[in-house]
Amino acid sequence: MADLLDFGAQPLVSLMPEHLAAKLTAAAAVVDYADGETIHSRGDVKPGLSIVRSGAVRFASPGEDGSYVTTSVLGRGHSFGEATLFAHLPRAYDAIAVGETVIEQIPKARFDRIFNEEPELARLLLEATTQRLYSVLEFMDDLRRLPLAVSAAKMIAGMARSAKHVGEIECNQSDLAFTLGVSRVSIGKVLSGLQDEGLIVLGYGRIGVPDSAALDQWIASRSPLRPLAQS
Amino acid sequence: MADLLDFGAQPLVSLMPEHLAAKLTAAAAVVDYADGETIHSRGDVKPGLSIVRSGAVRFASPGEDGSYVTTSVLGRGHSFGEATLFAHLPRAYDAIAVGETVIEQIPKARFDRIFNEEPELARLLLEATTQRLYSVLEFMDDLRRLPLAVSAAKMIAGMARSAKHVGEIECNQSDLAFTLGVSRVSIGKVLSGLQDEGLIVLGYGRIGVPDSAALDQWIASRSPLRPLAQS
DNA sequence: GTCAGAATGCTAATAATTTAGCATTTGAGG
DNA sequence: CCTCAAATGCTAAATTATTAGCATTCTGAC
Repeated sequence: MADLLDFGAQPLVSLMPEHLAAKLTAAAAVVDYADGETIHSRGDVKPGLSIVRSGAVRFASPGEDGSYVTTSVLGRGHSFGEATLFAHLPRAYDAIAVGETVIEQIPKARFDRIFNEEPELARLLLEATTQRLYSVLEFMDDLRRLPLAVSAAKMIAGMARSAKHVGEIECNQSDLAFTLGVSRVSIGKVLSGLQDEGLIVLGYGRIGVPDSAALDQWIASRSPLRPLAQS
Repeated sequence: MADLLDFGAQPLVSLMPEHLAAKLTAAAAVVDYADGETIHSRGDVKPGLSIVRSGAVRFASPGEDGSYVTTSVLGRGHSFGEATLFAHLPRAYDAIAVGETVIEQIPKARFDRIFNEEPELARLLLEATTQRLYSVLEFMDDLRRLPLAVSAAKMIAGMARSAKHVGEIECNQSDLAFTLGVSRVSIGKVLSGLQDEGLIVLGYGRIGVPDSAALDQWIASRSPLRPLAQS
């Protein structure tokens, strides 16, 4: 899964004024990671804020059998590690670079200084965090209530919105299956169903979305909840 | 489900120093709700921070068939509505009073004033919010990876920790089923299994937990993820 | 104490999902 | 251009979950 799975939340950097982003960058250690390299592991405690400057980061938990369950994939401008700073919690997930990835790491001490100097930073972090919490709750609701076909479609539609290539997402079926908590066979069945309806086009490691409006419409017609104003 | 389902996150008020809590209270309109009364509905946009002074609030989404899917139940000291303030989002859930409930409602204008006057408030809100996000992500992981028996046990154990009566939670099987996204029959089967193992005692609208340490141990022995340091 | 509504217990048919294979296709790298 | 690992497609049996009942038990209100 190389394409983003950010639940539609806006990246912190896109919310920040230029000067603030620059100030954070100035305080950061910039670290390059090769594709697949580990940025941190579940349980690590080194506190700090990280910002994705380029590339993407996959967050996943290692299963007992060595398989990885991907929870999200954050791209350029997204931040992570807030919980290590404010709630003093260890990392919940392994973070792994997807493609050549550059991360700005701001250690806690420097972050705290900036946090105190720049009162607007708090509001922006709260905006990013509450938005993410909100998105995750909506996603969890979908997982519990919707038939697999609909939550799969929703996830594909979400990834398509922030995909590298328009009309196509880079994502294999195994990852999709893990992320939705089902087996690969189930996903395969559901995806061919969606393909039969002309909503997606299955490829090797990718899924085409020829008409994302049609996909959205199909999803809406199967969602029991009256959707809220689009964010 | 009268007992709490707060994912183990700490309430905002428990994090705040006395004077700050008092200041928020002073700015709040205090509203009483009867059992079952609606506090707000999904889609409402009136922004403000709410704090549970007494009683509890159930957050749920209305299904198309009129059934409710409970997402969480927050008790005394917990806050909600952060996303309306910082991310300008409408309410995601219906909020319904559980028992006689008193809510402090702080409208956006007043909240903003205090937020600007009291720099420590931002850090506390970030602590509460990141902790909640973290808990929800862990819960979502469990939903996807663990067999139903284990996530049900985990949810019961979590509720037992903050229950009104020790060794017993107030919660009917239908609500449990909805919250875990499965049918009542499935939950029933799983619960009798847990009862056969002596871990819980089924009652009418309640579940006894005679030995919560044993329950925790049973859960731990079936969790594939190495658990993190206890928060 | 009685009654009504709510909750649980149970069943059986149906549907969906998983597991464990194996065959086929794809595309990246040498 | 060839090779090979990765990904997909497919199958069938076994398991698990759902649906839709209905009977029973419990509790609070009257």
